Amino acid sequence: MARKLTELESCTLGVIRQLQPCSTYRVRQAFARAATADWSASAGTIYPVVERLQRLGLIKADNQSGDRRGLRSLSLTARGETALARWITSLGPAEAASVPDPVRTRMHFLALVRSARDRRAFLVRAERLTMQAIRRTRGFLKLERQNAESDYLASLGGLYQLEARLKWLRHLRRRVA
Amino acid sequence: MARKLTELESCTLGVIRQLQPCSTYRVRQAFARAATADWSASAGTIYPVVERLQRLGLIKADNQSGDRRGLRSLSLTARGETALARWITSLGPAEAASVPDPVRTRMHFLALVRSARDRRAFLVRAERLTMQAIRRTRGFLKLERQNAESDYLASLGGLYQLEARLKWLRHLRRRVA
DNA sequence: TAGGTCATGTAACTAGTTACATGATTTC
DNA sequence: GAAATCATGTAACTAGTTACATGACCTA
Repeated sequence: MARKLTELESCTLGVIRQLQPCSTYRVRQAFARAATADWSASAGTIYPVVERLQRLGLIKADNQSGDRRGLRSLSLTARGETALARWITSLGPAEAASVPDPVRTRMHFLALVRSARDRRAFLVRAERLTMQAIRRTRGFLKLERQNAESDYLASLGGLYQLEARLKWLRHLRRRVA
Repeated sequence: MARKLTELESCTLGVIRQLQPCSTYRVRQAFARAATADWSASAGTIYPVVERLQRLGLIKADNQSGDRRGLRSLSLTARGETALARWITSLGPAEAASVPDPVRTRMHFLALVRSARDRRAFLVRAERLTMQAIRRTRGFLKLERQNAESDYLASLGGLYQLEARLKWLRHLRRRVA
């Protein structure tokens, strides 16, 4: 039995499936353009992952003749298709358990900041940055609406969560005031 | 200028500040009991971090005499205090940008699952697991309410976000149906 | 005195990042 | 022909995980 794929590997598999046939370079671009930067889109991140997926027999790479750069055309194998489907549908309690959030992590320790002024400034700042993120996401969604509907619906979840964070931050600020 | 601390290092610093004076073992327990499992609470994770913080001069460890296990009492140095405050208040756009979520990651690729039945099953499953997580978080919050208020308020943010996810998932299911 | 908890760690590994490096192709 | 983009990668590193290992202390 093959080992469980990491989130990045699975996600890469999904991106290749969406774009296939495509080059690793296109995959990188897709990661770079994504609404959320869960992973670095640099070559050092993506190329080794693609290599690994290939070694696992989940994708195949056809060398494009006539391109001296070594351009390769990636696409999923049958095993890749099933691995992708399994990753999606085998969502477990651990993955669904929680939503990690660096703003919330800091909030746990905000009481340790001595100055009331600084604490307040943090809340205001977090609110402002979250509003900015919401605006960016809305803009992003408008673009995505024209493209794949499933990407649009997925990103919508991110908007919901940012809005929930904003609501929470406002609640906290009222409480502090 | 010292390098920027990682989220885990900063978070560990915060936990030590909350519990000080305390042993590394207590820190591990705190991570293990946390509502969200952002990091493993195993010895191999925590001990090296504590060692690093000590080497950076952010915490000090007084050897407890009379305990042959080598029990040490950790607490923040003055530099540790400022580093902690800086980490909290220097929240930037990158940290505030988005809320990563493994459920949402999978959603991006759900359209690639061939069977409509499987797609639907995924949505139902995600909903059920999210509801479970919400129940667990609520129970956790009830306990936390009695303890530190700041931890309670922070964890409340997690509840808000899980609820937002549930709302989103229900929206998607209605749309699919 | 036995079993559970408290308390320390280490070694091997894995995944992901950063920074570097090269050259082909296309476009102006 | 210069500049931007397309396209490939590698090497060194860092952080975090898993699994292992040891022994003291406490309580029934």
